[in-house]
Amino acid sequence: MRKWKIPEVTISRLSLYLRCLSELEEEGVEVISSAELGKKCGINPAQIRKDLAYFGEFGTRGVGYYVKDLKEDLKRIMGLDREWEVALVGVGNLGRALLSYQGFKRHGFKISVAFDKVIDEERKKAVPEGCELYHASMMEEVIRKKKIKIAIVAVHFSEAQRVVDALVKSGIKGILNFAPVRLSVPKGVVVRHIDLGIELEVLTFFVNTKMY
Amino acid sequence: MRKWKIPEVTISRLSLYLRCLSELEEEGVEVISSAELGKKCGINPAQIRKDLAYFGEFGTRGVGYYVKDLKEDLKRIMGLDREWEVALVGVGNLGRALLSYQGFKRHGFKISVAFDKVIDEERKKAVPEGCELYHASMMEEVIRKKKIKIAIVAVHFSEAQRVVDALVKSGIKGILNFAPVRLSVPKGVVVRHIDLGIELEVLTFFVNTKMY
DNA sequence: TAACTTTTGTGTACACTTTCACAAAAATAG
DNA sequence: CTATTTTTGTGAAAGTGTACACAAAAGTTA
Ligand SMILES: NC(=O)c1ccc[n+]([C@@H]2O[C@H](COP(=O)([O-])OP(=O)(O)OC[C@H]3O[C@@H](n4cnc5c(N)ncnc54)[C@H](O)[C@@H]3O)[C@@H](O)[C@H]2O)c1
Ligand SMILES: NC(=O)c1ccc[n+]([C@@H]2O[C@H](COP(=O)([O-])OP(=O)(O)OC[C@H]3O[C@@H](n4cnc5c(N)ncnc54)[C@H](O)[C@@H]3O)[C@@H](O)[C@H]2O)c1
Repeated sequence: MRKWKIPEVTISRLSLYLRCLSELEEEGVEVISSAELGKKCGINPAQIRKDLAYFGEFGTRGVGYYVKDLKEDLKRIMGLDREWEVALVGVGNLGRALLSYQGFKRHGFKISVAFDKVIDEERKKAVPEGCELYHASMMEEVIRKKKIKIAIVAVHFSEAQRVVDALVKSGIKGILNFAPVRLSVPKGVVVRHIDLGIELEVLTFFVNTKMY
Repeated sequence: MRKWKIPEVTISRLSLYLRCLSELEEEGVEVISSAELGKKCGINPAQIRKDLAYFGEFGTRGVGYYVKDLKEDLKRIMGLDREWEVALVGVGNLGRALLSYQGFKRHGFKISVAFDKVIDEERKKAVPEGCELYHASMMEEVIRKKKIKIAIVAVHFSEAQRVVDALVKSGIKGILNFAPVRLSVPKGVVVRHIDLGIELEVLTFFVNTKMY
């Protein structure tokens, strides 16, 4: 689709810029320079301009960027100019926290369906309005029918690869994984890992060595 | 303590190697080459050797690495040869999930104290055996007394910086932050961000552009 | 219209990370 | 004891991302 390789960090910074721009818009700021934006989100101004340059020219020399315009451009670039339905697999402790999190809506995401291999009262209660709970055996059918492309995996690590294989078969293209295992997926499917164990251990290293 | 600059990615890979080594030990594997370990955890063998080389020589040429020894060496290097007490701030949806997570123990971490500005029955019930719940106003006193160095922040984003300032004053040196804000901390304090909004948006970009 | 100011967009240099490739070391076989 | 095999540890090359620095563009002032 695009001719060259855009680094993944660039994309995550775009997301960061987007958040800053939303804040600026709420504050009533209409125009911002890369220098000011950089200060606000802790990124080098040249880096911001380089990141944007992957996608085109969005600023006005001598002026800066129009907050509203840049925000809309970034949303379009990232595919965030529409709502995305998300599937959640695993309505355990973590899954329930995710279901009750209101912040996703603000980003344009909606967990519209949840799956678990156990369906009990506790889990039914955890599922909010506008989200349906199904038994894990229904995964492929439901996801396929709803054409959902993004899923969150919050099952025990021993089940994660099995679940992911099923998700991929169902047409899922992006997976946010909380289980502490490296998952294998075919080309064309993106996985991002949230690994709290590793995060805590990295912190420990730096705290322990008392440097920096 | 050590002369150099070790990249943060190296540290997170060490943590990954550690996890693989634990699995290998359970499987009864006694010796492993960088090639095999690399295949197991999806890292280039030369990378593994380079990562280890920051800290010394751990292998035997022509043989490989003794699983048990390397595991112990890595634990020592990362400061994981002892238990770490962790403080949790914010016993909301996410905080409760973290409190009930059994996986931290396996890594040698223990959430031994939790704080919230609201203390009610629901929150009291969420706190397991071996963990104490205090009002947020007690934070500095309790953390100082217990000499806790690592904290997890799971409060609303509007409170996060305030909480972090208090944590730093209490002697906390490492912070795992779930609130969607860039935190400012003095030198000597390490912060790692878990930002689910950004993670989902990055996924969306790749899914949306249908490339990789 | 011309001089001046501001800030972008980008070529280039720099820094950091990963991978390659091979000598050195250790074990094993003859 | 020497040759052979294996696999580490590491210098150098390749690759990738970041930051600098400045010409080009747009606006502003006179
Ligand atoms: N809870 C946390 O704070 C936390 C922190 C870090 C990592 N994690 C990881 O997140 C994952 C979930 O953690 P948790 O604490 O919610 O665990 P949990 O045991 O409370 O919940 C897991 C849920 O997944 C369901 N499940 C299991 N296999 C399934 C399958 N094949 N299909 C559908 N549903 C299935 C279970 O019925 C259960 O409801 C684990 O991999 C864990 O390591 C959790
Ligand atoms: N729940 C999720 O799945 C999820 C996902 C992504 C990010 N987050 C982020 O994690 C944070 C917590 O999310 P949540 O869903 O648990 O929110 P929540 O509102 O359920 O819980 C927040 C808790 O923090 C407490 N709190 C607020 N200010 C405090 C203070 N100054 N000192 C001590 N305690 C205080 C509140 O009383 C409440 O119990 C938020 O910043 C949120 O953006 C949560």
